[in-house]
Amino acid sequence: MLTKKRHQLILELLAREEVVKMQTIVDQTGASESTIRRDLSQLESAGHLRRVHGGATANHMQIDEPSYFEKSDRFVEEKDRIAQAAADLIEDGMYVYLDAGTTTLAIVPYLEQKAITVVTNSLPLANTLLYHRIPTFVVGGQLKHSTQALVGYNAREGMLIYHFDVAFLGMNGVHPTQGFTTPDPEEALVKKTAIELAKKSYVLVDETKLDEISFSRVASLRAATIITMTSSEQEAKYSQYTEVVNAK
Amino acid sequence: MLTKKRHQLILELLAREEVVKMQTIVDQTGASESTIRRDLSQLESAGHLRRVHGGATANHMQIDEPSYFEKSDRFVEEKDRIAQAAADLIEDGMYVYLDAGTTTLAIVPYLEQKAITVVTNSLPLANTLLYHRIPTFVVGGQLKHSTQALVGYNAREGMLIYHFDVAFLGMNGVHPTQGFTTPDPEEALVKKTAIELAKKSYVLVDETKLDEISFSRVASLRAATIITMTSSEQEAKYSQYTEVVNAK
DNA sequence: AAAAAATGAATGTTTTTGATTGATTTTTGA
DNA sequence: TCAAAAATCAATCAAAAACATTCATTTTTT
Repeated sequence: MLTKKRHQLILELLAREEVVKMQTIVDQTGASESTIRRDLSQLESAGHLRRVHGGATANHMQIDEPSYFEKSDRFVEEKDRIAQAAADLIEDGMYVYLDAGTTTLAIVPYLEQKAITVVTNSLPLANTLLYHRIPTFVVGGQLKHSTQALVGYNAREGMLIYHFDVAFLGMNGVHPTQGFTTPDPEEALVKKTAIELAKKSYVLVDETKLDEISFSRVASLRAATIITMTSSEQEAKYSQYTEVVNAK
Repeated sequence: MLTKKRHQLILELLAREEVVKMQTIVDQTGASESTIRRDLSQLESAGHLRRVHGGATANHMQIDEPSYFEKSDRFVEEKDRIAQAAADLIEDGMYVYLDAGTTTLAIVPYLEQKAITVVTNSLPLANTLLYHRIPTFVVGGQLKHSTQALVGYNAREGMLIYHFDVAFLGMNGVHPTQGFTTPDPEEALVKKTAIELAKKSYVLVDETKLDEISFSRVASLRAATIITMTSSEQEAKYSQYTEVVNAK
């Protein structure tokens, strides 16, 4: 079977099924596993699908899909340490902005004993904050499917009425010269606004985000302190540009 | 079964059932208990659900609703009929406001095939709309614990930038002379604003709300059409004051 | 026919899985 | 109300499945 034909077949399967197992494709095409792997990684880099362990899943042409890629169990402990370091910076009476993201989500359990008010643009955060009975305001705006966050112009407008003692943000890329970046421009706008409105901002990232550059620029490194967990070399490198908290 | 497929299945179960037992998921997926535990904790840390002893709950479940299982089928069915009658009034291209409440929540499944944009002030609604992939805007504001709705002055301000073809509201009291009423003044403000901004408004209530008066006045009966399920006598009585849709 | 590209088998590595353990929580029954 | 019993849980570990990579072989292109 021709390469082109295989690719077509794979995409057809995905159009019908949303997720397809490797074995299914092997059976349907009669090609070897190696070949199908090659096909999948080609189709992935062309943006036609997303590989997952055991097969592939349809790509709804989203710019990003952090929800499924972020949360392999491996980084759970790292996230938690970073979250804890962030929570330690929060004091009673503060007005706190919490951005959407799994790392910021991990902060919430540590906030339960603090007398604070939180503002967020994230639905999962809002749900969790509610559950932990923390006084919360939600930023209005357009609900983005992939991140469950409220973004866009309306979100920015809705934020402008608040001021924060401190803001905690997730980020997809952190780079010495390119600064903080994230895939979706509308999300970048919200993050940028949060930084503008906060007396002090922190960006929470696991090690994999360092030296990465994503599509939309949010701010230069100067604009926020980085909280992460990384090697002393990386820490030293980034310390030249901004304050770094290494949650070791 | 692939990890992603399992995750999808779990979220699907939760979208239908609000609460799902570990054993149910194990049976449906054929995976081991260990694997499902891992799935649940991953989905939880991504903010898609909340784990509870014995299984998981949708994070749009009302916190103060311990009697969820005890609700009589009759009541659920009544809500559903009312919701369906409401959904029938929605046409492609409309901008729709959905107020917080269990009856308005019941509308969402019927919206899946419609090309509409929804604005809501309810977290549970937002979560459900997200799941059904319906374009959604969320009104900002203060998060009220008991109803999981966004209320208050900020919510009103956030709404004023929108205009609706149609608004669907829950209500606690409906009375011939006292009009539409609800316990919380801040919530009343939001409902009132929605009515102001909509070309046409509907109030969805089960029979028990008729002839009731609650603390805060929202509007007179004239301001909205009532959708309910009641006796012909009650229907005739309320028809003197405003339009009534009896979802029988 | 030679060069380039694609293939499939083999390799060692990483990820996922399910069983087992002992700890924790909930339920039961006095 | 309390303590025992049952159910559920988190943590650990070895087996299994899936993975990327390499390399010799086959197919296609020039």
